[in-house]
Amino acid sequence: MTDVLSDRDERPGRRAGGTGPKGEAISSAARRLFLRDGYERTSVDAIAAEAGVSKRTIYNRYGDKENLFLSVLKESSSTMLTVFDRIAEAHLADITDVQQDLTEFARDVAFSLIRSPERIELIRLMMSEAPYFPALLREQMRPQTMTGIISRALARLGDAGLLRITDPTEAADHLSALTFGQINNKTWFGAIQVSDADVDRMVTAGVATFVRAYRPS
Amino acid sequence: MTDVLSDRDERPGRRAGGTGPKGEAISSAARRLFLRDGYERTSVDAIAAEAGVSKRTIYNRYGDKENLFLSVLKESSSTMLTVFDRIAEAHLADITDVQQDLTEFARDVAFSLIRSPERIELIRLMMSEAPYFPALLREQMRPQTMTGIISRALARLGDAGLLRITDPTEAADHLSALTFGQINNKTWFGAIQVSDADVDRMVTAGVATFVRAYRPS
DNA sequence: GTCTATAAAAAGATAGAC
DNA sequence: GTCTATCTTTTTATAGAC
Repeated sequence: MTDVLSDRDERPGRRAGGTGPKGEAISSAARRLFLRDGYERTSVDAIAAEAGVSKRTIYNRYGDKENLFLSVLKESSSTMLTVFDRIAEAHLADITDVQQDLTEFARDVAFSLIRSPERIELIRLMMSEAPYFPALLREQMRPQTMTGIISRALARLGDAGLLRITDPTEAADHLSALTFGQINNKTWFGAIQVSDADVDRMVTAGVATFVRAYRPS
Repeated sequence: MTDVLSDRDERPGRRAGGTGPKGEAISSAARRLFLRDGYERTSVDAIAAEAGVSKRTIYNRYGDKENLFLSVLKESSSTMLTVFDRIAEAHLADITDVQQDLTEFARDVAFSLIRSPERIELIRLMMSEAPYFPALLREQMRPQTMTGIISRALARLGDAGLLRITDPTEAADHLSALTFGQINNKTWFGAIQVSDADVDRMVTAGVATFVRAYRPS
């Protein structure tokens, strides 16, 4: 899976929106509509109606539609990274059974993607709009936090002799491709629904293939 | 990689556009602009200007913007599947060295994706617009031709004892994920440029991991 | 079949009062 | 800070002549 999750560069004092009673309503409404309809199909009028505020309030707070959009994506991806981080910490901190623990980790992440519309839809939206908002691509260029977390865990497993890891980053890419990547492709990043059983099967098979390829000889 | 490539259901007599001198100019201009700017950001005025025809001609031929869009995507994905099929036929017909032949196959496909803007951009566009055009999702639901081609080749390798294949479709998904899937994720489906060397490295490593996981014991 | 001209609606952004 | 009302531009689609 790609690393759409980065929340550095947060300057707390300089933050637009989100403050005040109406701030939460605006960003929440914008998030719902942008994730559902995309950037161009979502009008500021619709966001104002959904949030129960006037359009002028939105422009006063955010300046223009583009800034509102980027602000919402930044907030959302920050939340998503936090969720991923917590799941990773719970499963990858100390591993006893490699295959079982990696499978449970990947399954938890996968279900957190599939079950909440706010997750996989966010990735789809960022990918769709990336060419038209260079700021999104700059975010993407940062040290890749999701791959980073996984690769550090795999490096530890390599040091412990539980896996044969020569390039931890490459191994993390392969594990991601065989699990989250498969799901993203199969669902068209959320456009097509898949059953929980399918997700479970894909994740289990993906981790099994990964472990077969990286087991110590 | 996902199977965005299907060209069945072609009813040659009933085809809109593409016929006549202006027909080619319209579909070609529409393809360029839709692939570059997406659906909503591309106006029919811009397509008419790019094609050198009047807007009325477009509406007479295609009815509305949506039909023009779907027609262009259908034509483009059909071309893309043909290209993929030819590459697969050239590399997978008879395989002697599994790792080398699979690597060359994946590399050829990958470069045909990366080098031509019409390829990977098409996948990105279809994925971006899929939720808003159910017809695109129905196309996607068809027997998956790309996975099908790969899985049949892998099944032959399994029968020949060169790989240990129990589920050919699953193996094909894993090979795709480790090669094309990795590239698509890394490039954000064409939004980010990668060097030829990076593509080569990813494909080589992906196939190596695949072969390690599926080699006969 | 092809063109010029136009209708009709939507959307981003702003003026000015409270 | 918030609201109603408005401006301006863009866009899809059509009318009607040649």
